Amino acid sequence: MRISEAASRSGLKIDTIRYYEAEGLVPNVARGGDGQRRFSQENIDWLTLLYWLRETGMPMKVMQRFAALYAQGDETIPDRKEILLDHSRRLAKRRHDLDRCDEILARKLEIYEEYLK
Amino acid sequence: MRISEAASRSGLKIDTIRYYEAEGLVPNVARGGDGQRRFSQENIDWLTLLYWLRETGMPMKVMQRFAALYAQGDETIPDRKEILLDHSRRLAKRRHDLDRCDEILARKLEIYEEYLK
DNA sequence: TTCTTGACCTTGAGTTGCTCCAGGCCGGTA
DNA sequence: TACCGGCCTGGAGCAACTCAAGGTCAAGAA
Repeated sequence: MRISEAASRSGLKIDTIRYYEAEGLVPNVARGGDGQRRFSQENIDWLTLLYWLRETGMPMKVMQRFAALYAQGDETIPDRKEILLDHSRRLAKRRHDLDRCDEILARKLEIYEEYLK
Repeated sequence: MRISEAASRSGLKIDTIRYYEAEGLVPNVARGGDGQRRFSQENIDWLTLLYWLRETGMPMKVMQRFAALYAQGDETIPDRKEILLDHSRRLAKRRHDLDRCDEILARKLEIYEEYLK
């Protein structure tokens, strides 16, 4: 697969994929004889995972560490598991923040309604 | 109130408050005779709202517009209401993203477990 | 066959939204 | 009077993209 398809499948932009690769977040991207990137299904799955991790606020440093472990093979699975569990805990915190903000917005909107009445 | 107290009450850092003020996000910050900022309760409430809007991903441009309307007085309440409703819709989208990511993480962790067994 | 188009490449600059630091002022305390 | 903490400003640094310039190459149209 070429980069445009990798982008549309993973959700990341083309520029972002190139940037991530340069930063070591995407191991094993092959190149065709023309020098262009070729993405395997495994690459796409990995990019998709990165997309969701980014979308939910994982910092690049963590992704870098995660990618480095991934590149090292299966014996790093316990470490990777730790990272994902950790992120999952962050998601819970974020959900809590959303709830809190919802409350605040609801209260504010109530005040506006009161004023507009 | 001085800036350190404004920071601890709103959740924003001191530097962030100064930055926000410089960018026009915080109308009507008074100064004492010594040139130092004095924050009213209204300022604090406003900063706290900004804290939650930022925390949940509102871009600065939107906050800027929101602040400009706020500074113009009560007749802009309908516009401000629109902005908050809009943001509230974004929060729903974000919650959906969190759910989606949770699923993906759960699936990934399952695969890891399978491997570690 | 030459020309154009489109997708890709690299390098480097620009943007957003903070965050931190240097250097300076001022009021209170030892 | 010397020091301290908290405040000030201006400007540099940073994270994570995002975009623009300039170039290559394959494929199809004229």
